[in-house]
Amino acid sequence: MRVVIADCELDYTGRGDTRGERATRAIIIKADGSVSIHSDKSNKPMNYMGDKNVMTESTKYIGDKEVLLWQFDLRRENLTITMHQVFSDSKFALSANDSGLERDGTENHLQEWLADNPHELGGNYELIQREYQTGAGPVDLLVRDSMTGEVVAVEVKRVAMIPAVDQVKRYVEALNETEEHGVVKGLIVALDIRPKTIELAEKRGIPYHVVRTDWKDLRKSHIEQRTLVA
Amino acid sequence: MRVVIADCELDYTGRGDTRGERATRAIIIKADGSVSIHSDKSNKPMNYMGDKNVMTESTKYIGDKEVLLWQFDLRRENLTITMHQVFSDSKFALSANDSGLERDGTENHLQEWLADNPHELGGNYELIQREYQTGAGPVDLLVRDSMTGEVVAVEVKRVAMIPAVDQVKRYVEALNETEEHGVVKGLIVALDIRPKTIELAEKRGIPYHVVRTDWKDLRKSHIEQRTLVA
DNA sequence: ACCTGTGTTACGCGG
DNA sequence: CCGCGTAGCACAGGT
Repeated sequence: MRVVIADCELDYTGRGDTRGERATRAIIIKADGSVSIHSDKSNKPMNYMGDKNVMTESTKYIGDKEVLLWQFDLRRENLTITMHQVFSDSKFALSANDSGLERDGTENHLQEWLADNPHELGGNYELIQREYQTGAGPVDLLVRDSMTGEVVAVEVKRVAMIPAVDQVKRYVEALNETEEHGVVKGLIVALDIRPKTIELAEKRGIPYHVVRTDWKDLRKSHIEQRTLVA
Repeated sequence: MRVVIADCELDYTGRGDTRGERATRAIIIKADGSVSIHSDKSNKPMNYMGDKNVMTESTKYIGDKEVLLWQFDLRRENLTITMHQVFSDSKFALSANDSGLERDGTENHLQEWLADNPHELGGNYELIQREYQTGAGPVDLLVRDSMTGEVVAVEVKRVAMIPAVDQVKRYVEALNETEEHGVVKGLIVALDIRPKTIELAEKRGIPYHVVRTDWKDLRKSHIEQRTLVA
């Protein structure tokens, strides 16, 4: 990892356009070629460019002063750094193959756990299939109500927001077009559902269920038990 | 900005949970207190914590070896870095008040320009109001068709994706509930509209219009002309 | 390569 | 302060 501290101007054109006036910033270039420019605030870089960019170094005269130009080009994007003054340029050796992060508590885990424990969906359900394909894309869980026999399309979210309601509607609509499962209903299952989303869900007649907060612990013991059996 | 290079383990719990096994990484602490941990790949930090966290330094024994613990705490989040070995610790002076980025070509600019040039919406329209409040949130542009007198709710997007279709539907639905503007129609106006989105828009009977690609230039001369007049 | 959906999304704006 | 919508969103996964 290379860290260059410089008084610089920033010009980006591509997906949008941005400009940064002269200031002293940190330019970080990583082993894979990705660049990011940081001010002394927030984690997010001011500008950046992905790992397959082509870097070009050149010089330009501003009046009678020669300045360094660093350009980074990708398909339809260009980032130009006008280097007025370089204060330092350091290289640091980091692990070449960092194994990365192991994640836990993702939406995928939640989905998995609910597939194994369909009674946690807030009713008496049994799993038909996970990631069931519909004409409008895959629905997270397709389940059957053990009492009524009714088929339900379940959309699982960590945080359910407005678009989730219409998403379920599209799945239900697509499933009802085939008539393969009788009259299919929708259901939103989430760790958190926002007020406006509840409002719309009620308007659209889509019920929802909030998952118990200790699901991560339950999932953990669920996995441990399974391992014990095996 | 402080850059610490260390062989470390990472443990985060909060919105999700992540773990990073031992590796040499860069720990960046900024003036505002925000922290981010970087591997030598990609712009995005592996772990991070916002600017209002509380940092605690302590030590712990692993077997008979004493290691440093860096903890960063925020409301419901905790990031713990187990520092096995510190290779370097550098401080860099960056501008204290970087003026930040000036953005151009944002959705807001596009909306503004379309409000000033409603004929660019792909028909003979005149502006009624920008950010018109409906019961389902503010619609980007409310316009009238000069020929038919029909009122149209316009959703402006840089890139229109599936949720945009339902978004327009909700606005149209809300506007038609009031009966204040007669029978209101919807319209999607975007720089780019995805195939699946077109498919759904057609299914839902929502027309769409793709904005000319040179709108940024047109906007620029539009602003210049305006300045000239003033 | 494009499209779709998730993310500890972050960030800014309005209430 | 929370809720909502945008972002040069990035990134992984499927087709």
